[in-house]
Amino acid sequence: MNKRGRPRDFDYTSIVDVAMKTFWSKGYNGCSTHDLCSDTGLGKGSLYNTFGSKQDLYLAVVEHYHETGIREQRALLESPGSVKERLHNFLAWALVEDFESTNPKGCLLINAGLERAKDDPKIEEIVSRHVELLKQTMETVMEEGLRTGEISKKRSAVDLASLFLSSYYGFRVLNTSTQNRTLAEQIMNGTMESIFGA
Amino acid sequence: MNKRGRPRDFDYTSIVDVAMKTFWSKGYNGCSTHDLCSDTGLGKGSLYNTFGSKQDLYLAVVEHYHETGIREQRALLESPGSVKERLHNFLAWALVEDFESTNPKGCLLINAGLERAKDDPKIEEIVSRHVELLKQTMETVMEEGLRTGEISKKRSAVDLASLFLSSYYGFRVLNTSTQNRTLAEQIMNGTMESIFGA
DNA sequence: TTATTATTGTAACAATCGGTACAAAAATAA
DNA sequence: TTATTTTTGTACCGATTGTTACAATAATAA
Repeated sequence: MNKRGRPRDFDYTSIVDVAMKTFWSKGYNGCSTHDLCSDTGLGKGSLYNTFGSKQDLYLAVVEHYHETGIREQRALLESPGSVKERLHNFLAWALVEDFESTNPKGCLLINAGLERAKDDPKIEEIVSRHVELLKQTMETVMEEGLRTGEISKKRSAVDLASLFLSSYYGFRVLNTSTQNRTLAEQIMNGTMESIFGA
Repeated sequence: MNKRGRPRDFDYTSIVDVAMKTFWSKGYNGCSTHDLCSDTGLGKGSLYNTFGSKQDLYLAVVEHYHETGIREQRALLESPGSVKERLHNFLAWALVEDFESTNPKGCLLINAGLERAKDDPKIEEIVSRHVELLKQTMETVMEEGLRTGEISKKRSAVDLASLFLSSYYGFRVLNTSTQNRTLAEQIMNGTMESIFGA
């Protein structure tokens, strides 16, 4: 009595994954439902029957990006190794994302926040949630650094995490809009030094 | 022999100024030429006769934002007072922009960079130029701080400026997309402490 | 005045926008 | 098989997109 009717011949999350790349590289307003159909291979019928609207699909995409992204970021920050190594690896990962990907498109969450948070409260909610989780993870790392003495005490974990968080997002924004590798390396240096000293 | 023909009955730069607000709050792809006409009060004839295309008008807008913005930012960073005061005033100014403006829309240059730099090389050029000028101004300030001892030596002016630059842009991005005042103040604290100590 | 030149508003352009209607297709439950 | 339910592709919707055509308007140069 449950699964009557023609089954869909595509996988939900892999369609979200493809749509993610389309939205990611063109932006919400910059891509059309036709773009989404041709990239995913779905017809409009299936697209709208499954996701409801462009806005709802975007929501699913941003949520998916958040979930996979926060997992990846936590893995980097909670990996074995010194605090210094972990923070450096985190920035190095972002550097690769922003420069060595086939077509660099920065952080989708930032794009979504700037383009849509004002118009779509659900987008703002996801972005806020992601930022909060990432910041808490960074705080835990900073606490560890302070405890072990890797970070010379004097500053609170909250302040350290807030600094690292903002510098990280500025890093990504500057990488995406200027594609300046020299600047990127200077930011990495400046950020690491500001936490661990020269 | 020079100025024959009907003169235009509007001022070029004040139209650019109005169009700036439209692009600023809706984004490039998010606003239409109709929006621009109704906001500026111009007809399509005048709009296209004067600016050529939506893309060219956007270019003029971003260039105008850069020019007025870099002047304001330099004035803050080169004002009399201690280095610490000036850097704090700079962040405080951004805070007001992002939270107390009638409708907060963040930094237009960031939006332009993220939305259009990849598609329009001229936009990337303006953003890169702006960032470079701002960074150089920050470097000069950091040099002064290092010289007078306000900033305890050990780090280079370049690294200090790069850190402050990235943290500033992250600050603005997070303010715009999350509207989280508590976070904003923590970032201000963390950033100032990272340069001057707790 | 008259000729010239630029600006103005309006109408229209083909193309595309997000979204819907709907019948054909394809599966299961009975 | 037959009845039921869902998905699929296609055709289509009115509205809007960026842009152009053009005649009317309004100024100066002669």
